[in-house]
Amino acid sequence: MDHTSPSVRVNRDPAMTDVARLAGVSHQTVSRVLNGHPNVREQTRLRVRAAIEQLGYRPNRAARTLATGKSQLIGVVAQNSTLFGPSSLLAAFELAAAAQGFVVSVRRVRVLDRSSIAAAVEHHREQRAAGIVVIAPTAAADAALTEVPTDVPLVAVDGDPERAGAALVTVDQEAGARLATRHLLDAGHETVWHVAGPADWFDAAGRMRGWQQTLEAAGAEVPPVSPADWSAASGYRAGLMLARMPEVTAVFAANDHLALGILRAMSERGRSVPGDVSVVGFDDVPEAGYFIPPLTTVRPDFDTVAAQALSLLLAGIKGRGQGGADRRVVTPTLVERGSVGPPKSP
Amino acid sequence: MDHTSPSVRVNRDPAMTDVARLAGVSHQTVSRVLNGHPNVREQTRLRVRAAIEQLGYRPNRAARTLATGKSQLIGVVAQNSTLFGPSSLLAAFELAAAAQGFVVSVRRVRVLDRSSIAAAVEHHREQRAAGIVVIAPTAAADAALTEVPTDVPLVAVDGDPERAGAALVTVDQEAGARLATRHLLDAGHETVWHVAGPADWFDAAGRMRGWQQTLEAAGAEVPPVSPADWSAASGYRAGLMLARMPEVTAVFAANDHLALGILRAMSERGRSVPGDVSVVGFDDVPEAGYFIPPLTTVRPDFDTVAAQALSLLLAGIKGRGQGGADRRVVTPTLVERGSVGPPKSP
DNA sequence: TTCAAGAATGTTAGCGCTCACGATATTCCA
DNA sequence: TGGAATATCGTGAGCGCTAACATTCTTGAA
Repeated sequence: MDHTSPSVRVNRDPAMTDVARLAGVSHQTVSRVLNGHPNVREQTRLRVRAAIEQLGYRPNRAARTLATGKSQLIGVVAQNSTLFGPSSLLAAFELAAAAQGFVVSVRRVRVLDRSSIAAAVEHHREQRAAGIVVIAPTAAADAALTEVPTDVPLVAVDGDPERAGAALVTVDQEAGARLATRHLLDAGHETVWHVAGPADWFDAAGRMRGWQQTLEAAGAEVPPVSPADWSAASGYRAGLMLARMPEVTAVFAANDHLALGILRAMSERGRSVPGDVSVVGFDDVPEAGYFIPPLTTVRPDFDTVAAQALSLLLAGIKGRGQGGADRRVVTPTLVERGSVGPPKSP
Repeated sequence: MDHTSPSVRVNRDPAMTDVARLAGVSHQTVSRVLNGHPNVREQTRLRVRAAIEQLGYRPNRAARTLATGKSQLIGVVAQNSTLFGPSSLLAAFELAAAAQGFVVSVRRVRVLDRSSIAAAVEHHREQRAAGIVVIAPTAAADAALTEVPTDVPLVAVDGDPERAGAALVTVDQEAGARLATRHLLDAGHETVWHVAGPADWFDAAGRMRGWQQTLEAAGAEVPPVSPADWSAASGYRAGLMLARMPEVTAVFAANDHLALGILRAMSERGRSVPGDVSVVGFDDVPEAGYFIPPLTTVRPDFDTVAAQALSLLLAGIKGRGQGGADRRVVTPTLVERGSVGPPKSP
């Protein structure tokens, strides 16, 4: 870099050798105290720490990464959405990873298609990420993962529950849906209608399966599902249809925003909730308790999902070579509020 | 590392020298084509590219960072929340930064106090981040920024609009509040009540100021404000109070979730919206259009805020040494829906 | 034809760290 | 008290890249 004037280097960040010189030891000893190596005399350890303090020395991560060949970086691939589930998951994961001393770098993709996901993963590989997490809630996203090289640990969150051969953390959508459906049935409803999320989402598919299973197990009629996306708008549209049919007395919505739209449609049509029709949602968004009426819903614990994903990833990072196909499932719980009641007696 | 067995290096990622050897050039020439340096013959450029392709070579960022002393990394400090504003901002920023070839690393902090922020910023400095963005919506967070060294470009988002001497992007909260208040006044209301956000948030303070100014300018009475946090729960509590007072016919809530709680309280108390009382929110969360009734609200454009923050940061990264005190303000707009009407004639 | 200017490429020396190993210093038990 | 075992510390090389300089190859005009 600079071969002539030493003055240029004056304003550079202090490096390990500077600390070493000041403490009167070798740079290697400084490295040892920094990394908590045992064989360092207490007295020199203190001298080194004092020198570090005095110089305001901070280790250069890039140099360490270069020397060791491994980084402390976890790459995350997520979709560009403000959906409650994904974003709480992300926040929880970042916090958990930071607590373990990892840096997390997020790469957002606009659409969850094969090539976008692949590019994002590739990006993280280029950064020499120690591990990669992909939030892959759709079939297309999950499919992209089958193609990526396996030399860096990768865990999928919300991926295909059926797929084998990769680390995966999911919430048990079916169990959640069973909880919701059963709750409605137990309240006395003959059957339960369902407003489903987008068909290519595993979450949506799982919730639908759980709903259908429960109905069938109970010998109840399985009414046609109302297709929707995750938005309140589509919930509203579905709700408008449902409100016209006097026989619908119970609705399980695939998420809370859908439920919000349904509530609104019911209200407009003069059908009271939970008097005329009961509604259950999924997600437990923070404001769900303040819908009109307060929404009974299913709550997946995103903190736990994040923690599991991290632990799976760390296992992969440490015990390289295997540990691939582990999977963790977290079971949601039912939060009872005010949107469910008994059916109106005819 | 390995002085004995060359076989260990067999499975290592290909490096620049490998590409160079295969292409029959020097590693420096490879570096040149990688960095788009002009003086490379087209023919050799192609040879190099072919070799890169063939080996599946990917440059090692850590090595580059070490050699150049600068990274392509932007550090972001954000609070650990799923509040709509901050998380949309974050998503928008990550997308914009990625488009410019930057990696963004997010550090969440549990509380927005001085030491947490300082630690998070320090963390990014340790990573040799090229620039840092801090989402600093409270006084404490903003105060922490005055202490950080200025050798790496830093831009605050949502920071203290009054503070001088630092790059800052904010949305014009006062203007938004004026829009909302004026809209309510124009509908014929004598005055407008306000449910405010947490006092230590600049957003909340600004919205309150804008509301108060508008009232004063119009010669309207300035009623006492109802203090709240950002949650629907606290909006509900405030709404319960407001619902008891027949003279309140118009409420400006500091955000949409607060408004949701208010809507719920009004509904419970039998006061119709917008028949008896009109409500305006702030944020335009995606589901605001499906509240009961659909919420008229103020929409800040987070994409623009993110874009401005990035452009400010890049300016700081490029034109080192100055460019400090620039600031950008983005003005929100009013979204009219169904929660505002004329006051009931007495 | 010739030689200087510029284009194209190569060579060398670090960036700041860790790893492997060698060199001392210290300890402990026979 | 001696020397092997152990603790403590230092030395040298190299991680993969870029900056600066050196060198060779092309041009084009005298």
